[in-house]
Amino acid sequence: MITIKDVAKRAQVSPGTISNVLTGKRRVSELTRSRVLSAVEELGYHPNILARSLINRRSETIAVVATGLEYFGPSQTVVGIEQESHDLGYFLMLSLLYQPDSPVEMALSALLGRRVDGIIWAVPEVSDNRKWITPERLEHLPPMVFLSMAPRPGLTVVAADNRGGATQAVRHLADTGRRTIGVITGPLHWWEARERCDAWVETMRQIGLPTDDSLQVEGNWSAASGEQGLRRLLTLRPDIDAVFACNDQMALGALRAAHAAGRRVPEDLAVVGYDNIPEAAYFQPPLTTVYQGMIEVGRAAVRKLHTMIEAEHDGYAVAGPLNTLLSPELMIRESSR
Amino acid sequence: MITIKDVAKRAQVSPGTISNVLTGKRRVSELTRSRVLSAVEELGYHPNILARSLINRRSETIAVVATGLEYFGPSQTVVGIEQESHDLGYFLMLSLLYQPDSPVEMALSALLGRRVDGIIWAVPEVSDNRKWITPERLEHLPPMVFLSMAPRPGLTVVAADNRGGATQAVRHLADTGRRTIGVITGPLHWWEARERCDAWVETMRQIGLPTDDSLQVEGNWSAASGEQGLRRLLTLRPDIDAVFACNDQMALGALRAAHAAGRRVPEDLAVVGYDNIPEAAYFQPPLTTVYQGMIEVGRAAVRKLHTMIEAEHDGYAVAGPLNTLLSPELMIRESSR
DNA sequence: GTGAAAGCGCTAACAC
DNA sequence: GTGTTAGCGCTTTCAC
Repeated sequence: MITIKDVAKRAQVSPGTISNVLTGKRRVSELTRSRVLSAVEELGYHPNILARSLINRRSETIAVVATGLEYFGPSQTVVGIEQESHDLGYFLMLSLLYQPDSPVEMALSALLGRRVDGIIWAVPEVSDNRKWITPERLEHLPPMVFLSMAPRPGLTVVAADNRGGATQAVRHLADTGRRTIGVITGPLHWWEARERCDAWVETMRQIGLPTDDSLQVEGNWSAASGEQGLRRLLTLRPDIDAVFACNDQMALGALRAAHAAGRRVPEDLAVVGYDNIPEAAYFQPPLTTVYQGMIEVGRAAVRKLHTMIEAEHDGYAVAGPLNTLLSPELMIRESSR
Repeated sequence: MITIKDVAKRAQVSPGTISNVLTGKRRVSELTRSRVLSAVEELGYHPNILARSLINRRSETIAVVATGLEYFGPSQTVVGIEQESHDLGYFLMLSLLYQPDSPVEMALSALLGRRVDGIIWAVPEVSDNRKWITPERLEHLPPMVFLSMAPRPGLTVVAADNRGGATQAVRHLADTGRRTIGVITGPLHWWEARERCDAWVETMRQIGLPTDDSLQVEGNWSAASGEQGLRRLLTLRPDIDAVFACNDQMALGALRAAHAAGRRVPEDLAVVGYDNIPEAAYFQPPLTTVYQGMIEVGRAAVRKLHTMIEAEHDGYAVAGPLNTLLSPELMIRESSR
């Protein structure tokens, strides 16, 4: 492996000068500069970032701890995080948890050993999987940004506005004349699922529509649970004329159950989903759904983290709001017209 | 930040002893051992892996260069890679390309600076996006494993068997009595798309079925192109009684086009897809498709890379086959019954 | 503008 | 078994 000394020898200058040329932190004469650059080129030299980090106390690396990468939302989020990290000059370390509520200790300790400059927790809040975060704990940890969780004092949170998205969905159904609007929720120990469900309740009340228990079933994000969910709703409330499924997979299952029960969508039953997976526009019928813009959530998280890292490094407090909430957009298609 | 010296002072031993305890490479007496461990615990010490790497000449990190993470196959692959990396004790560096044919120089050079122990190229082979790989180039690069590309002397390749999967799909259609079997291919400058298409041609010929140009249209993996593709096939060949769409999104588009044209699936037209995305089982009707097992492809790639890294480190040549081909499995559902 | 030397946090010889 | 020391590859004073 080529080191800075090899290059120094070749260019007939000292290692310090090589460093000055490459980091650009100090002036170097044009002559030596070009000599150094061509030596670098000829030898195929790549400065060892690890050695540099040791001195700078910055690894130029951020970590993302994520889960459920096989789903659309999470993978979009990671894409956004990678893009922005790249743009800001960070390397990205990827660490996956099997479940949102897997213990974090091992992953965290590995990342600390790696001296990552910051961490993005792209793990949804589920049950009490955030209880490890205490003020004392935070003291000894690098800057962190949390995604998809309830705002909490002392934490920086970036999320899509689940309430806002769900509200748009329900309002749209009411606006198109639906009166008996059911909901198939995600697992209610997930924060995002609860937010969407709460927004359904609240919006229905505001409009003056019923929110009986018989209009509400809990799914587990899977198409199977959506199918089962709508079947159940149809039994409990044969008069139902619309259903808000809290993700597109469950909406897909609901579409199937509606078909099987002989209910035409949208004539007899309107269906709205959540997420806007690419396939949604090709469901039978094309699905009305909520586009969350998770790529932008990921990007925003990295930008936020970057300002925190810079602030810590320069020793001043971070300015600006601690929480960022991105507005989703309703995509209206056949399933609710 | 706590360093090894802080721990040494606290435990009243030398830094070397701390290292011996933590790396376990040399015997340490039970007494000092426990003293050290509790000092580590009390101070919350995390050894600086970067400093360690500097000496060991091993970063304990591998990189994955990927693209298209928003699609099911690629994200599954990355999940598999992460799992196996974790199991083998590697950190995972994630680097995404915007397109499979984006230039690799920048990404590569960044990874070299990082001294990653190996690289997995989870980027599908497209056009000539592999032409940068030359024997001389490989000399100066760390061990690498390539995914989803044609085997090539000197390279280690891990892939799912695209020909095998496509052959199963076509045979299945023929076995169920279909005679005029069309194909909607992926973009033919993709290696995987070409493999599946070639297998269609070959299998059809073996069975003695026609492979006219009119039975073949090229899509771009999207549902829209699948819809358009089937529309075109139906115009060219009204007698068509089956179609093999080379991924599930295009199959979904085809399903829609069939519906619009009044062709019943599977009675009038059988449809088979590829990938087995989770939604496929809930299409109308449920889609017959090919399960590739990309998680296992990712895992196999990391295991392979690991043996190469170990071999290089210990200075002997790698044993075992250079290429690994994993067998996919046909999932038969309503769309082809 | 450039060189010499110290040191980032750790491990590995080498002593004892 | 444990301490001492050199040095991994780089940046950064401090001289000149």
